[in-house]
Amino acid sequence: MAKDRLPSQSEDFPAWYVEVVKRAGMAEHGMAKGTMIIKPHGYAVWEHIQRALDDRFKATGHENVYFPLLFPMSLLEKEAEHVEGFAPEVAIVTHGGGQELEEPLVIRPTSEAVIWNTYKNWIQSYRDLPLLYNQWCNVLRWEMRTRLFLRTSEFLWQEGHTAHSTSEEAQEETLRMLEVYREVAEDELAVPVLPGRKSPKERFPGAVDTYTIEGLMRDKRALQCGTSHFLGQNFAKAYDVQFSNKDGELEYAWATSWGFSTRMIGGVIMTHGDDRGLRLPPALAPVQVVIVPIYKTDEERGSVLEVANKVKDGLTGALIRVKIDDRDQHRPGYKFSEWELKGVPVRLEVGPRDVEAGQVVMATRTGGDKQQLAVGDAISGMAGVLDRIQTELYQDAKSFREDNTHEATDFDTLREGLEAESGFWAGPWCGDEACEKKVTAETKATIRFLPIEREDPGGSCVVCGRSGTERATWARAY
RNA sequence: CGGGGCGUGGCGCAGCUUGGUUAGCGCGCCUGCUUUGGGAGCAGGAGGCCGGCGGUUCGAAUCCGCCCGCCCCGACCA
Repeated sequence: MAKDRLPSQSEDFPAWYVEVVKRAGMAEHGMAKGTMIIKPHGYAVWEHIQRALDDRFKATGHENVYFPLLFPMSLLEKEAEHVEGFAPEVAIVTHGGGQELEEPLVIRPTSEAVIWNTYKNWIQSYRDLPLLYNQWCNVLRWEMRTRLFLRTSEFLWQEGHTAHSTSEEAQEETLRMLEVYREVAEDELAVPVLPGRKSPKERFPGAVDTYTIEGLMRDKRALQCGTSHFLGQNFAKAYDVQFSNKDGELEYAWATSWGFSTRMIGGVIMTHGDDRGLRLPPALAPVQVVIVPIYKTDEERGSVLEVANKVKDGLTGALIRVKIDDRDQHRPGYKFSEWELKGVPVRLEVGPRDVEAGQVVMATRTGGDKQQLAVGDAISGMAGVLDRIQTELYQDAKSFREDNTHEATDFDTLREGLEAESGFWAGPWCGDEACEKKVTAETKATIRFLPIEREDPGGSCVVCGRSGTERATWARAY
């Protein structure tokens, strides 16, 4: 059938990914290395993700702010671990207005520095706390190797930065936002994720604890889908942010930060996509239902489009995002393939035979045979169909993850398992970074997460055999 | 940073080894006709500083030098 097919996932997953991103009109490379042009179809997906997150941020009491792209180099240098972690990937502006600058400016790789240097002025009393702010922005991190959406030098994200009067409150905030991420990933993006805590080695520079939600892509590699950090008093101390408590004593503020980026668009593509292209969950799909009219004569065109418009109006009335593809220059078969490539969940075909029978033909992107439906039923039942597709995508991905999650009882099992096909491998770990590094050196896998609450792994370290203190989950990751 | 590849109409490529006068092909685009229920066919047409700079030569897409950029693999990466 189809000419001009995509590379298949099983033969060459990276080639499949790049092709699908480009051909589906999601994004293309920018003019400078590591930059990305996000096209309308890709940006519309991002807008739905933004809406899903932002609504929940507001519902949990947060407000949006905007901090500058540029700030003095010296600001970044105040938190030792932070600057050490980010120094290699920071871009520095040295010239402006045709002159060399007296003090170089950094382009933000993240905004803790500029924000905490400002919070210093906003926080004096416990009555000023908590500060629950978020910003939507771009950041820049010089990367050696880049991939569209998954790792680009410049990317879009949101970064939440909160300040609290107690450690407990900040820790609650950290986990509250992790839960928001989990909910958005699973309920909106239909990407099943596992929440967890990062090992010290994988922690955000400057954090006391980093939490993550991790997904498993169709090539059995893990993807960090969002992170939430408990920063303790590290940044308050570095930027001198103190407040008077109820007893009139000065205390350093407690901090969190949390981020979710355009990387997750890559996560959606790699979680749901198949050899025909994208499969977008209805909650995110810019177009949820596409109507393809089929006709030969002008007369047929008129009657077919009349029905198509009636269906469109009915669906629009039900708050469903619908589009009629009435382009004349393509035949129906071409349109079917193109909309499948773009991941539209439901396609309705309306031809002369359907007009006569008062019906439409429905095909869903999650498969099954085409169905014939009465026009009225297609309209009234569409919300249910979309819900079903949303659930199917989530359940398929969840089954896939479960089928590829394994228990490692000894080092050989872990090593051979990871070499053979990655997936998640869970097992006891002693907590020693040496053992962590040994696994990475031999298998390229990293510890993706530990349980949020430390739990007895019920066995000895799979690497060294000493008593286990953590239950670690390993995988090769993006 | 190391290894490899590539830069030629919008996209994908050929031509370069063995320099030669109108630089080809496919897709796409424009016009017309026929088509339209799984990626249409025919005919006509438009569109190119051959990545940049310099050199060799009567003559350079082609040979030489330098530079720029991108992609892939590795090292690296919250």
